[in-house]
Amino acid sequence: MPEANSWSDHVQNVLARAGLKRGGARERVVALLAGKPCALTAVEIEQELRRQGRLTGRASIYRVLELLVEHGLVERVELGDGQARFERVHPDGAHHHHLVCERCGRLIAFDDPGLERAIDRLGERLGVRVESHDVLLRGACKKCG
Amino acid sequence: MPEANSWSDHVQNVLARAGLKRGGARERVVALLAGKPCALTAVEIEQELRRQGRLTGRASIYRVLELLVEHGLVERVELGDGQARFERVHPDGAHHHHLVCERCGRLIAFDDPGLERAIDRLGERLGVRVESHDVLLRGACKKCG
DNA sequence: AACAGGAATGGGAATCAATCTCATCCTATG
DNA sequence: CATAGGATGAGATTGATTCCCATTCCTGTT
Repeated sequence: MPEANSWSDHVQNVLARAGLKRGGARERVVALLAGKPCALTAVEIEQELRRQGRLTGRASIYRVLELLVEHGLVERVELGDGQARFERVHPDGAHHHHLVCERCGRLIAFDDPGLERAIDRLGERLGVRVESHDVLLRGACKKCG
Repeated sequence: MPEANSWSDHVQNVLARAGLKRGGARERVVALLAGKPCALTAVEIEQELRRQGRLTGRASIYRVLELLVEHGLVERVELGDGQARFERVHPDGAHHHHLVCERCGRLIAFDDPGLERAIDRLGERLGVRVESHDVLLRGACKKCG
């Protein structure tokens, strides 16, 4: 069992520690996300679960995702195409950003200390407290470029 | 006549050069955007025009905005709240990014060469061609921080 | 200046993601 | 094992955006 499991476990721990009860919908969504490191839309999650014969209400899926995001277990990724995507966040994983390949549509994750540093300095220069930031690059990935 | 006018003129030139005809809806939207440097949603544009007694069809507003974005005359700004915002782009203006104040909701524009440099280097490091990028900071602005 | 062909417009229907409602089900606990 | 309250789900609803298409408006050409 690869790290996927450790993420599932981590989710269980965090939610249990928060005093929440368990439930089928949550377990199904978490199990699905655990096996897919890439970002999925809520609709994709619903369809994939249906395909697996694990019917899950739309409202529950959105509720679960919102909960996971609130607890920092899942990251919401917006690509500007009118639907949010969700991907698991590793407890020990550095936060990262994405490049959308405009040819193949692939989403490539990356992290870059230089970028983070630039943003920190920027916050100081502007005199604002930056609590979070999103960076989205668009271009051509290695294969398509 | 401040720069607002030069932007309107620039829009007219670009669209005329593209062989497009003129039309009322377009002129109304451009006139409105010319006077508002801040980012407006399509719905806000529709309401503002109605308030001015310059009724304009929803479809036309979206069509005009799409056209202006295609021609690089207007920038689409996504804050992740489920609606796109639009603001004019100056022909000579450096491109910029935004900070959303999570207290007052204000949108603050800024530019930062250090950030741009970091992104350029990042593209090289990753070996990808970065064609465009978006950066969105969330935090507290000077007044609220 | 009338014409023609193609753009532009706008009202309303249609989409589509996301949210809300609320009755019912299930979990963890005493 | 009874129970209080969290969790679930089907369907209705919202809200932005897009689609459809008949009508109106521009503009280069007679």
